Amino acid sequence: MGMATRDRILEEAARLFTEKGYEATSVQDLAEALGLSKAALYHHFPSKEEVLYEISHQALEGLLEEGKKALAVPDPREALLRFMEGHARFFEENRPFFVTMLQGLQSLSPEKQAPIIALRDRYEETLRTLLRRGMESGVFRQLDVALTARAVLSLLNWMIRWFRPGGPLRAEEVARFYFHLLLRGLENGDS
Amino acid sequence: MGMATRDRILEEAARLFTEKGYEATSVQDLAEALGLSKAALYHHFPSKEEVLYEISHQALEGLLEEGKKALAVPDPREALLRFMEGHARFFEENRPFFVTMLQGLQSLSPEKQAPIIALRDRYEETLRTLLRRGMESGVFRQLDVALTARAVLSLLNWMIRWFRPGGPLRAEEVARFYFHLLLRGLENGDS
DNA sequence: CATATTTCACCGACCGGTCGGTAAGTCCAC
DNA sequence: GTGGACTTACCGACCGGTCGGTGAAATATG
Repeated sequence: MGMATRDRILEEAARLFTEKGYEATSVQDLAEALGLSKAALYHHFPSKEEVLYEISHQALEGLLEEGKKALAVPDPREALLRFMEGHARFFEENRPFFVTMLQGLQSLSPEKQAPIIALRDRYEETLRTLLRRGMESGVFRQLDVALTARAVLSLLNWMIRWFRPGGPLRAEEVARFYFHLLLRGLENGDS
Repeated sequence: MGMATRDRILEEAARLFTEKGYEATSVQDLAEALGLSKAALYHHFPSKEEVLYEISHQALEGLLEEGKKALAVPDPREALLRFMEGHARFFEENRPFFVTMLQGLQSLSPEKQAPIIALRDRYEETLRTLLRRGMESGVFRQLDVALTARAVLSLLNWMIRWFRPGGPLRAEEVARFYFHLLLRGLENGDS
């Protein structure tokens, strides 16, 4: 007995939404890819939008869990590294869900968008807390926390636009590179 | 005599594509926003895709020009700052074109996508050249050039996802913040 | 244990509406 | 009177979503 149909639908939908985009993927496309009728999909989900919502929700729940792990690490440097690695790992291991969540946000109606945004904000707040600690303890420089957090997430999230599995680097390795770049800076200490 | 109709179409299309996405914007929507008939649009453009292509092309041409200016600056630090500021300024001043170009890439057919990607690669190569110079002259640390360039562009490009005109900061100021963050790093030099 | 009943997962056919795109003609400036 | 800018009227294909119905498995009933 394979995976429950409902989960199969989510998996395949995430794959297609990632590949072609939410709007460009028809319910017919999805049904055919699953070997189901269109009506069968509507037995499991009330609308196409609900499928997108569910995928986004699951992705953010997973991310938040990763974020909490990083928050438990006492050393700020170590915690930031863990956060970034965790984010990258989650991205690589759940690429369709992750990408669909990030790309699909603006395709959701305001009502369904709001709870997703709330989750995302909670996640971002985790990172800010982590950075704030580091700055208060003197490990990090005193910087605009919100903008610094945005910088970290920009680096990681933009990976959805260029990172392809099977390349020379794992997503986690890219995250480590970004971490060291951010931490020590680009400038040479010699001069 | 106002703006040529063709240009008005591009402006309005870029606005709508940015706001709702390319796929979610119908030719009908565009025609109504312009006060024209749908058929009139097809007098100026052979297809909806061609409108997207033209917008993307113009955006990248403008960006490339900015990039060349930065490349002319001899000091690597100064050049990188100029590159990042120029990118951010172009984004802010041409937001609809810029955003449409970045978001719409995957909506183009492979044939129309290829020349756009080629332009984008030329732009990225400009940044890489600039970074390579800095590393060779010892101003910057020896790092993976391709990945470092990606980091810079990730920071700047992700702004399309959160930056809204009218906020407390100008895009150029954000770029300066990112520049200093990247250059000196997050870590406190004291400890 | 056999049988009646309900539930579940699913189907083919179809709904009104919208999609990108087109054909043929009108208007108007030069 | 010719050519560009634009119109109305229309096309077939496809959109998200719904309909009544079907066979099989689970559940309740004697």
